Amino acid sequence: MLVSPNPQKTSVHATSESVDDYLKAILELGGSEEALVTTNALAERLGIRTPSVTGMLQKLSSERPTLVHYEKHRGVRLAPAGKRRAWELVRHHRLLERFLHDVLKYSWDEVHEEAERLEHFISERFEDRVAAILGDPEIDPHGHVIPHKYAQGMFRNEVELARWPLRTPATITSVSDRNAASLREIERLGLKPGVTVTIEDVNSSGSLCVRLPGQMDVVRMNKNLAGSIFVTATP
Amino acid sequence: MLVSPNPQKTSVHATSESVDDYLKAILELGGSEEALVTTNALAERLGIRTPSVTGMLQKLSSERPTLVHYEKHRGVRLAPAGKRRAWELVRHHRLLERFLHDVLKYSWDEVHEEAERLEHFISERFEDRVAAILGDPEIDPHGHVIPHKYAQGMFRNEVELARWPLRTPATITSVSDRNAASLREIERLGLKPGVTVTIEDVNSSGSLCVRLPGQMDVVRMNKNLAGSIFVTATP
DNA sequence: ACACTGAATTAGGTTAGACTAAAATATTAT
DNA sequence: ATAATATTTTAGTCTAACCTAATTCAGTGT
Ligand SMILES: [Mn+2]
Ligand SMILES: [Mn+2]
Ligand SMILES: [Mn+2]
Ligand SMILES: [Mn+2]
Repeated sequence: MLVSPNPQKTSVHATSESVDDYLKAILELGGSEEALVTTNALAERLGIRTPSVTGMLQKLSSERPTLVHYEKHRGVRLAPAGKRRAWELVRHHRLLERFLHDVLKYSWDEVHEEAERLEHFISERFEDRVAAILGDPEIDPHGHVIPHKYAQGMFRNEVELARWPLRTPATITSVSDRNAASLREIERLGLKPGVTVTIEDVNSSGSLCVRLPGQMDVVRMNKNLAGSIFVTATP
Repeated sequence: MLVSPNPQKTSVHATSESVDDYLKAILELGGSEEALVTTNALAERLGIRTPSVTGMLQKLSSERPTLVHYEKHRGVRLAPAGKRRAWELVRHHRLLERFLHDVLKYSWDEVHEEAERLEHFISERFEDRVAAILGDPEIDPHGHVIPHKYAQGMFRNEVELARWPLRTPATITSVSDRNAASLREIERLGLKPGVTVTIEDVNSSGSLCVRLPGQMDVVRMNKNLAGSIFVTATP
């Protein structure tokens, strides 16, 4: 008996974990302007070598219907099918983070790694049920917007705290989830999304003095940490 | 910068999804006596060809520390490390089924497929937190015993309803989770684990007439369905 | 003891996705 | 405009896990 693959399953998830990772990286590196993403940037982000990236982009861009548009020596951007899958993965990731945090009591520095793995493997049903028991949450534990189902997500207008002007109040919109140690440090300093901060001073090596509302003393943080905190103008 | 793999992660989950599937199949086909499992039986169960099985068994049995003991032309059985991983997968699977059913409101014919996929990818933390919010459940939705963490599981003393003697009350201990359509039929007939049944009659083609307590009429089921219901003597 | 048959293994091939080393191309600096 | 440098691609390998076709082996019946 030949086992014929479930066509539903195949159509829902025709992409491998590896292809998924490329698509999500292209989405995130391309940003809101959907800029061409370079081979180098992808290799760096994915932790693999550039020839592997070139090979994958050639393969992906030669398949029909194609997931990406690739221009040799120039870069790659998502085609419609690739963009759909990438945003779906972002939704899976952020819903999973919310779920792991709220239901399974993970701390906010623990959720990313698990979500990064599971986002590839959950079914549509799992996604829908998790969204339902959470009451269709809008925001993940790090302040990132959870895109709606089947919808293209949006990039928030936010900028690294490291590039915010001095003495101008800013509200934290999100923090990068990619480094657990940074997250623990950020939490220790009381810098959750929603908190308003003012940069008092930047010293020569780039480290910041930041004032929080209703706090006596300012907090100090290095450039690196200030690069993983994102803010907008306080309304 | 070379990315060195997280040693914890590696030691916890050094097995691929494919190897996982072999280990679980060897566990289940070997049964409580840990009988040698044949190449054919594995190929059949896993839906792959026999030469692929031979190749995998040769590879697995030549690695140190070995997951399986393989005797050419005779069969394969689990080595200690393989048995540990296989029981861990069984625990993951059954906990996930319980979780999907109780928390995410999956029906009992929907849980198996999702658990079969996710069992390979959840972390120890996920396993522990799910067990905690469920209150360390003992039994999965199909009546299977959930093994304790790090513990070797047990095979229950149960037998297919299809081989139970006539007119002797039997209590359903579990039902096979591998066929969703059968599960829906079993549910329709009111045959949950815990229910006591008596076989009134077996007709020539092997189909059964089964009486349930406190029910007027008997239910009819074919041989196939009676082979996916497991029972023990009613105390 | 020997032929038959079914099960298992060997031999050789494919695909996905990674790697290194070398070559080609693009960008930047003189 | 040309040379130096950085980026990208090509060429050739490797491993995991599957496949088909051909061969070998083990158990059975005469
Ligand atoms: Mn989805
Ligand atoms: Mn996040
Ligand atoms: Mn585990
Ligand atoms: Mn089950």
